[in-house]
Amino acid sequence: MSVYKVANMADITGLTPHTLRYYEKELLLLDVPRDSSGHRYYSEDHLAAVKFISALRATNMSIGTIKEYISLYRQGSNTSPARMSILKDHEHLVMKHLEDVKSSLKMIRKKIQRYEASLRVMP
Amino acid sequence: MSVYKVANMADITGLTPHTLRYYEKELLLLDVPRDSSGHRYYSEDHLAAVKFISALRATNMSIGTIKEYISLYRQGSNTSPARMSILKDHEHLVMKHLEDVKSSLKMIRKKIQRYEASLRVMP
DNA sequence: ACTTGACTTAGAGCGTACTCTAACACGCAT
DNA sequence: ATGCGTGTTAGAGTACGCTCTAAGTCAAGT
Repeated sequence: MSVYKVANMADITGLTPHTLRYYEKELLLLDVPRDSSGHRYYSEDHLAAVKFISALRATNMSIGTIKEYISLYRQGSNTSPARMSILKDHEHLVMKHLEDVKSSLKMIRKKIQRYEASLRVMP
Repeated sequence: MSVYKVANMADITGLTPHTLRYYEKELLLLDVPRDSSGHRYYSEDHLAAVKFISALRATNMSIGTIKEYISLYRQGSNTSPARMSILKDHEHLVMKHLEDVKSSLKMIRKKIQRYEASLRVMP
């Protein structure tokens, strides 16, 4: 298969049709064509784009920043350095986030261990 | 030092006084005493509690779940198993989240590498 | 011909976690 | 005594990212 209806995309990506249309309205998805009755159909390229957008969202990039990235993409290949810079900045934020979460997780595990110790003594 | 005013707590924890009062209103913080003019003062125990709550929030535990955890705490030491279970469930969610973020980060890094490759060839 | 189901739109509504406002109170320094 | 800084409250407002509603269109199956 190489073109998808909105429900197919939803199944594959785990997003809802509502969210896919919302992304399009917010200009995260460009040039989604329509069939004769006005229904969207998506290509493999759209699918790859949605998957990439999902990776950005899963790492908490805001819709606004993704929009900015896509807008640069739309402006042509001379914006590559700017787009790369957005991604690199984001990479650093994500690494920082991973460290934060790991250190919070350590704290939570310590607490769990204290529960385990106290329940061993006095269960 | 061993007691803190709201602004001290804010400085130490990185939260705002507004947020500290909000946490108290939401019953995440219990029994914050007041001085003669009605101003809150916090103990080391409160500080430790806020730090722990911040670790839970940093790992995206909802205010509602934290409230539930604190409510169990308030109900006495026989709720320890239930509290531990909340933390263990959360630990698994956080581990899952870390895996998700790492795999999204890999995808983002691949994209960055493609930008780097293309800018090496055609800068 | 009619129902069903999948789609369309603009725009409203929602959940979460803050974040701020407005009006007021207190204690200390000028 | 007056102003300033820091605190108090209830409740309103905000930002974000969806999520849903209502009314309608279309194509295919019975």
